[in-house]
Amino acid sequence: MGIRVFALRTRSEEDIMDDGFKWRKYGKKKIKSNPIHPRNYYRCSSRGCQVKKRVERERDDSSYVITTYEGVHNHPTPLNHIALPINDWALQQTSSHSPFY
DNA sequence: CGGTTTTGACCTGCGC
DNA sequence: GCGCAGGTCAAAACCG
Repeated sequence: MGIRVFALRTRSEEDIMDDGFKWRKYGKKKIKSNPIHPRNYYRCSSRGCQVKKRVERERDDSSYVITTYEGVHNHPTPLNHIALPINDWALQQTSSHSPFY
């Protein structure tokens, strides 16, 4: 069961947004479904916390960024402020099976 | 100096 | 069994 999977759609020019956690990039891949914009792979910097994050741009509207969180942090937030500026973000799903993937 | 980014190579699951 | 597509590793460069 489950690994929690959050998919966030954001309108932003920056691929990287500070969500309060420290991330370390571990891969970049060109995707067939979107050859123009590569997909980036991040992992939580804290040891013992294996939360992963995947960032790619939407194919039809590259002004949107899709950030997919995979897993749950088991340690406190490194930064003591902010969290998720869910302002105009669109929360997608939180299950082991994503409906559109 | 330590942690992070970068990048191509390597690994794996799946379909045919 | 092979090839594609996607996911991860790892070494060297990079940065504060």
